[in-house]
Amino acid sequence: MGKVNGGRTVTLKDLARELGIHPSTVSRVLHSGSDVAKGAASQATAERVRELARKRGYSPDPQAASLRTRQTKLLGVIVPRLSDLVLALMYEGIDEAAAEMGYSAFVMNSRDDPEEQRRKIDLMLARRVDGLIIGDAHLDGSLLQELSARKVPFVLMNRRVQEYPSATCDDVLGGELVAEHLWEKGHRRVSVIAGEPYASTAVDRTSGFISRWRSLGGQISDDDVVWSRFDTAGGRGAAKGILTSGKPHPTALFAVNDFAAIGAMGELRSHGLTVGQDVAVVGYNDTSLAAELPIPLTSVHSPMLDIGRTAVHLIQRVLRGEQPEPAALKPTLRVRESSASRAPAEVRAR
Amino acid sequence: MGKVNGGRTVTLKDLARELGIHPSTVSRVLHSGSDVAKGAASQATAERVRELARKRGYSPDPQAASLRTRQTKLLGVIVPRLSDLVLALMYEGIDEAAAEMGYSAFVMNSRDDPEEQRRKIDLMLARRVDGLIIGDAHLDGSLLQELSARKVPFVLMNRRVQEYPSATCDDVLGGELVAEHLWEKGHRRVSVIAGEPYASTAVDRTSGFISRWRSLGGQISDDDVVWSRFDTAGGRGAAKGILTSGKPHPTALFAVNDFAAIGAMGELRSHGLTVGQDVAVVGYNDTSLAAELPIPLTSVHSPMLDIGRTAVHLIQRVLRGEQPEPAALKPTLRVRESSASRAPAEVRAR
DNA sequence: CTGAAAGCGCTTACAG
DNA sequence: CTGAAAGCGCTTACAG
Repeated sequence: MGKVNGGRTVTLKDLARELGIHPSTVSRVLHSGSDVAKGAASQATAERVRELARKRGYSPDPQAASLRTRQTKLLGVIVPRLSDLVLALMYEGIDEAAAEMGYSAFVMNSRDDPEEQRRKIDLMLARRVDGLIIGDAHLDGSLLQELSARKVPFVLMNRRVQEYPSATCDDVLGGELVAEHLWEKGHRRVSVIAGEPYASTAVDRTSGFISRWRSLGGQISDDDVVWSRFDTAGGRGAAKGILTSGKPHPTALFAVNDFAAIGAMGELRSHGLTVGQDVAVVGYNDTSLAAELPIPLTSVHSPMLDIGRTAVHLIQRVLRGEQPEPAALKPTLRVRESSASRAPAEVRAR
Repeated sequence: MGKVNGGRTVTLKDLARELGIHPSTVSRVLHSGSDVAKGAASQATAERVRELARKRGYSPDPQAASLRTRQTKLLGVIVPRLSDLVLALMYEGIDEAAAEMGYSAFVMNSRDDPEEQRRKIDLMLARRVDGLIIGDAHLDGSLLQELSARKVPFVLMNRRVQEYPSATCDDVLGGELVAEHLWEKGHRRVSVIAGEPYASTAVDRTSGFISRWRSLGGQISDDDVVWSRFDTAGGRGAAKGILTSGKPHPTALFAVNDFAAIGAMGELRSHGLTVGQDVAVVGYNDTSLAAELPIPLTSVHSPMLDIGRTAVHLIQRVLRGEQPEPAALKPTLRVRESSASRAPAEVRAR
């Protein structure tokens, strides 16, 4: 461990004094490539400087540096909630990648509340972050437009909006994978628990599913798509609506989120239906729980860590003045017991 | 939203120039109590300053301020993993409380790896955080001692070590509550899935359980306590060990963590045992899943948000030079189906 | 190759 | 009540 020995932190000036040279020389050396002196000083001086810096455990004061360079090397991250496993994992990716590039990341929760999003962004900006990674973008609203107009550097993560730079899972593809899987298993009557309509994750997964389903020859109407909250309660409520609609129940349910899927599974059970037997269930995100449930849940695996890492790379490019294309990382389907068997015969028979 | 209008951020000097007064006067006003001028300037000047500051959306540069004040208003938080629901929720509490007091929090993962803990602490210190909230303290190791010696201000959260300031759940009490509950339900043969021995959470919950169990007249030997990882795989493995030990299986299992409990439930099922019927299971933390499982899990509810908030209050006191006592917040038991029925008769009969 | 100065935006005694 | 200066720790042209 470095510095803070005895309370006093060692500064550039301390090193210079001890070496009998000018602080600017020390600074120059410490900023030149780590082996060559690179015109910053003589080979000999450079070595003495680096040697002493190591010995004294010198670490530059980032606050002071940023005052001059006008860069804080700070990244602000906004997520709906950090206690959402999906966002927590993406944040781990951010944190790793940021550290590798000499950046530090801040994270704050917005609870998907537009006012809170603005408040948190203001806090981040007041802290003078170099850029923002926004993990809670809404398809509606004018926030992103305003940020653009104000030239605040940002990228989206997890959810995308139009052509703003973003790092997401290819959610359309994810939805398609589920459609193909359920179709192959012989299902013909399906419902979608679609999530929140303001989130591209929900919209894309749903539309990917529907368009692929139809292209396979399947039928699905608006009634078969239920928008809901992303949590277990939301999934439970949506499933209840589907099961009590008066129509024959679907033989398969696609919930665009594992938590919603778990809620739906609970509701199916309450109606005396066996998951994986009477009704197939598929979730999304492949959170660590999915595989551990009593009836393991089929789920679309999304590369969450990589999405976080990608977001950091994109924001770097934005900071360099580029306009990177949205990046959509490929998901894969993890088939488990909740949807492994073929559809009930009565249905296949039709 | 404030500042960053057109790229240029408004500074103290800008305000002063526009008002035709000295920057120091502006600074003084902005630091005096929000209504009275408080000797900083005349009532009239103060009003003009505040008015313009609001109008221009002035927000002081914290980097510049910290350079003078030698305080960054930054808090460093280290956790094993943010994707652990328990820590994520505690962090939400930290974030809230920190914001209320004008602080911002950084969080980093250590994966409970001693080397990584040191590395992350160094990164935090290099960023010049005012203090540290350590959520991954190990009972062994010399890290805390070293931090103390170096006079780095810190408090522990979630896990405690000796008399260092800490904000935790009262885990001993939590263990006792479980012992009482299982005893009352008529269980006499119990096992504990005890978690990691380096974590006070594991040790305290286990020891609270054991001592209360014995004080009630119960018998429990070292063989009945299995140390394990905190995750589902750990719980599963521990349960397997218990069920294949050759002894008659216990009628109740206390896992010191919900995830370990879920793993154990899976293993019980694999052995043809019905949770809540043949074997009671109790977890710890009452994570959002517990209540949503097909067989809802009895769990000790720990006030995670409050623990995070308390950690912030404690670090503030440490920063003021005080030495606050460890704070242990009270848990409550949430009884659910996994342990709601009485112990199997054969056992009660003994 | 190295020194010296200026300045980033702020705060805080110190005068008057 | 208000101004002026100094300085926090750093970086970066500019000389020489």
